[in-house]
Amino acid sequence: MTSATGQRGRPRSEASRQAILAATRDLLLEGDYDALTTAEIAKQAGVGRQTVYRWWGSKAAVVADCVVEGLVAFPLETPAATGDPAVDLRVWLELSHERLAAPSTAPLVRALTAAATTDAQATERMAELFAPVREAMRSSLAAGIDAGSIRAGTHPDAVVDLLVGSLIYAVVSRDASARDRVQPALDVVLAGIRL
Amino acid sequence: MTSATGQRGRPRSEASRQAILAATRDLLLEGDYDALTTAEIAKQAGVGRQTVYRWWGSKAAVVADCVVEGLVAFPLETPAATGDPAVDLRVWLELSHERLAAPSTAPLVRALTAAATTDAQATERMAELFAPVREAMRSSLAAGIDAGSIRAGTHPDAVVDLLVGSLIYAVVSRDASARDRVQPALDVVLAGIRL
Amino acid sequence: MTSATGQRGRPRSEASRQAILAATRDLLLEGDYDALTTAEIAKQAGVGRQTVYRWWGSKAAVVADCVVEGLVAFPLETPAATGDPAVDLRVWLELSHERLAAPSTAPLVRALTAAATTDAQATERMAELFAPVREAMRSSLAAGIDAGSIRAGTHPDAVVDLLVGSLIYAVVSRDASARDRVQPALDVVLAGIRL
Amino acid sequence: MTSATGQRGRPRSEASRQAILAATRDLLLEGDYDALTTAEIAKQAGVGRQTVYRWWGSKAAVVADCVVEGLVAFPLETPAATGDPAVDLRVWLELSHERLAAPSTAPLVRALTAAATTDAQATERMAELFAPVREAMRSSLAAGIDAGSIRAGTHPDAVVDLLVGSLIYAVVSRDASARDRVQPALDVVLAGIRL
DNA sequence: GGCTAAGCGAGACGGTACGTCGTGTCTTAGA
DNA sequence: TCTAAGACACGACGTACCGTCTCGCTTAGCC
Repeated sequence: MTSATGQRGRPRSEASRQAILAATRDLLLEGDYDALTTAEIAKQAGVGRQTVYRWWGSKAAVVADCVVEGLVAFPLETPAATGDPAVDLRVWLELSHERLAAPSTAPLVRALTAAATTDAQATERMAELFAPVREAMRSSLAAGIDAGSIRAGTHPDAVVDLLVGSLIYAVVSRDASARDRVQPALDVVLAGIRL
Repeated sequence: MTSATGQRGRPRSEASRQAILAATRDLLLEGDYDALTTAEIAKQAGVGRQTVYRWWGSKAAVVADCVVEGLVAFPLETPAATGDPAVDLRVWLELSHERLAAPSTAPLVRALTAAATTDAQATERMAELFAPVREAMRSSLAAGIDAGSIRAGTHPDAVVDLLVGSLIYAVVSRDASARDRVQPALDVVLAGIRL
Repeated sequence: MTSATGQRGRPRSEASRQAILAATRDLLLEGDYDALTTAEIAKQAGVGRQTVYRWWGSKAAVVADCVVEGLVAFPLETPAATGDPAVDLRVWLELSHERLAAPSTAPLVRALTAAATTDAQATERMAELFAPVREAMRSSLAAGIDAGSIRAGTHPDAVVDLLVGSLIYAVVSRDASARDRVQPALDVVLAGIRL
Repeated sequence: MTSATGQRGRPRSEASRQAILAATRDLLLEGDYDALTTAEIAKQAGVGRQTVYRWWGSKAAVVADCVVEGLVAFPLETPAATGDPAVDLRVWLELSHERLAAPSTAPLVRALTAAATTDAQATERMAELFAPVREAMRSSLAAGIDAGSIRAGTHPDAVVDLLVGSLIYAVVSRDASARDRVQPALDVVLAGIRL
């Protein structure tokens, strides 16, 4: 009996897949999202151009996957739930801002944002990316409410919207001075959710 | 005495300029930022393709100008300074969100965002766009502090970052549910700045 | 043993090449050399515009190739070497003039001439085109000299210059009356080379 | 006193007209016919671009006029009629070839030829250019026939076709070796028309 | 070991948009 | 009303990318 599920032919090269994602990341560090080309990706990855399309089907999809894969070590940490949300948020936001706005990652964020404006798949990936943050925020705030430090009824996703939104806005707008407004902004939010 | 420095040659056609911006707006309402082409803009505007490049130099620049010009009636109102910042902010944010997320304007916002990730000129325009908002926020909060309703030391730009960031993030991510989080988010911010 | 130097990648499409040359010929029959556009060539050939540039690099080069290729059945016969150069030349010139000046080929000749004034590659092609004529003329005259009918020392290329030059001049200048001067001109040349 | 028939407004500037022709000539000495642009002509002539079109209407027309005007001293001499056509032709052809093929004038000849392939006006100008040559040839040959040195019935225009054709062909094809074939070619023609 | 099948690097294919350039017309201010 | 200047609508140019296709070759599972 012939195997039912056994794939025939040469198996896909995981090495090629990794190389493509790595090349995409490297190229995004050098240029804009739309200065990125599949030809360059393929060349830098030492891969045929068709191989890119075999796996992803579009430039935006590669970028989105590239970010999500963790291959780029996308530095959006999830807040811890230490019981004190004030600490959780401060640690998380500080870290996230530092990393997202870093010269080596800001281009990736901008690329993902650009991809998300056009490509539905990229938009979804972006949402997936923040899902764990939303979840962690829920836990952290719940712990805070239990501990009596956070006002009951605080909407965790609203807090995420505010902080993540301002984060991305700062990166996209390339506003260097936004760095100095992270603390004040967080202060406002913390004051707003404190009991 | 007649001007010695009078401009020579045929003057720039204001009609063409308007037509180009209007065509850009109309086309963005129909499709994505990168489905937009200079050829289509020129054709729809009844203008030569060179005329676009003569004055803007790139698609991104046209889009940015298109938004900023007010020709598109960009619906980002500036907060009033009624003396009660809580009212100012609520009115402004409600209005802004409603308009930015409207089907007829969301594509423009996404296009501007996409343009800003690539084009420095567009990025700058984006900043210009929010400058009046920042200024009005300063006035409003100052009035609130004077009236004793707002905590002294509140950083107006941090508040703008939070609210504008979350606004844009909602529009770019096409997250319909974000609409329901506008009120909770604002509640957090208002609670955070209240004395 | 398999070839080590086997070509890689998709091979060039001979069909496209033929289609481009055929389209060029057809379009030249309808209009002037500079009414010809690469876009029209590509469209009529059912080919991408880049494919034209991949192989030729310019309109002039395509035209030159088109003529030389024989795809256009360029009707410049080579003189035979019957032993009687008078007959050889008369037959050849009569035939050549008839064909070059024909409504279906004159535009091609004019186009090649126009191309040659600008494009070095086209100029070279033009020379290649007449190389066999020069060679045949050499044989024919040599046979005539052996047979004692032609003056020794007659310069074959000079004869070609005279006849080919007047041929092309007639076609380029669109001088219909030039047709009637072919015989008299040939009579002069024949009388000039006869022993 | 105001003229009755006098044209109104500023009279046309003959200086501008001359400057345009001179600029055209100078530019053609530097580059190909289709590297020539009206903008460059106007700039070099210190003239508005419209002024070119007011007088000529097209680039080809300017080139043709430029040649015919004698402004460029198009060096196609007319054969003298000394009574000995052999001398007449040799002097004329030698001089004409030397001048037409000179580095400073060959581009003009190529330009005129290129213009003639497309522009009817230029074609006609080209014919006009050779009309005096044809006329002089008629006189010279008639004198030769009278003197008994030339065969009666020799067709003057056929002779012109042969010599002018080979001249232009040599220039267009940029064939340097053609220089060495002028004498042999003329020898053939002279032998062909001698009684 | 031979066969079949799929992935591989390479690169040409048909398309489409780009940004530049040139043409011929039109519109200013000034002579 | 002609001039120089220069913007205008139009459209061809040559380049760059896209996503697909077609080569010869490689790498696997199955007979």
